Amino acid sequence: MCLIKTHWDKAQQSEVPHFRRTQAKSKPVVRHPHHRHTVHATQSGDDDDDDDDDNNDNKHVANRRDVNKGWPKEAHYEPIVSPARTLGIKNQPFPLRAVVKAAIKHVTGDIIFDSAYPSADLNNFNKYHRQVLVESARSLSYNHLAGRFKKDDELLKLIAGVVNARTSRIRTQFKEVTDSKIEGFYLSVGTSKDTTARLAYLINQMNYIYPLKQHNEDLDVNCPYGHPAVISSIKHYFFVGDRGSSLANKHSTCFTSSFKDGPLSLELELPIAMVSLAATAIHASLVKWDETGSQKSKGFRAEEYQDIYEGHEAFLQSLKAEWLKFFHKTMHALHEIVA
DNA sequence: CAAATCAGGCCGTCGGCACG
DNA sequence: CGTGCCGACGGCCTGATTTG
Repeated sequence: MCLIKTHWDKAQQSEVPHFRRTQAKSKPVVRHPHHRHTVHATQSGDDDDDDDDDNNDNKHVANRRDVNKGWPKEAHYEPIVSPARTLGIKNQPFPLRAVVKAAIKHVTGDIIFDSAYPSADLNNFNKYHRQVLVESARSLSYNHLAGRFKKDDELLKLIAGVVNARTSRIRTQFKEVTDSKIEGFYLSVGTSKDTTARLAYLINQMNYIYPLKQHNEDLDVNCPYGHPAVISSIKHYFFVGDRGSSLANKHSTCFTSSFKDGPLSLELELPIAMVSLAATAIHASLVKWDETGSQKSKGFRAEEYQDIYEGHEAFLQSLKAEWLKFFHKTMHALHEIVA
């Protein structure tokens, strides 16, 4: 993959906290007084790398020796340094960092296109991350590393934590977006009901996914997930990114149609997972809404809303199974609006 | 036109906090 | 007491803009 060779290279050369880096930098300081690494240093960078690893193999740090003992060099890693709770990515050897990067892209894609909660319970957590990491390592031809992920539960746990932090973060950030949409899209629109009753009404039977019909307050049940809060949240979080850096853009080739042939196959849809996540986050935002306007609690725990998520997922799946054309029309319309 | 510089925002990390 | 969540922050990547 292209991402490996450019900035990962540079990143690798840039910071290696507790090892000395090239002391005799022949390059004069061109820019800031900061330790801004010069752009081209490929050969010395490689040398650095080797030196570091060699130091590992010397008995400088007994710890490090232990965790990597018996594993091929490609599959080595740096253990956690004392106060930190998570494994520092930047300290890791290049192969591992590349694999983590690929794995993060993988899980991010899964959140959008497969399931936002791919690893809810513990069994699946390990199984899922193991599979992702092995695949990612293989895709980069780091077969030794792939082999280690299969066998080394300790390393798996550490890296799974790093990767999972990202999925957690995506959900959290997305819920921040939906939090900000509740007031304007659900509570400020003309109504005589008080807030509590309105919230109860919205949450009941997932009413929050339906937009209101024009000129009255009836739900338009022909437009599931057509509520502006759903649309706005998805657009805001997944599609609006500066300079094409939005998540949707990064995974733009993954959008498809339910129809494989014919003109309808060209009409892209939003994936079920993305829409379900949006609805679930809105659900959570509504549930935790406080009359004061602030959220009672920000929590968006995986297991806390998993059943809500699965409800939306099942609903969409059933639409797809029983009314494929309607499903396609709905999801395509959503895609048209946000993309 | 190429190279230097700018600026905005993403990303990794840290540590506090709440919850079971 | 471990673990997940969350705000904050600093470093740095990247497209845009300027400069010669």
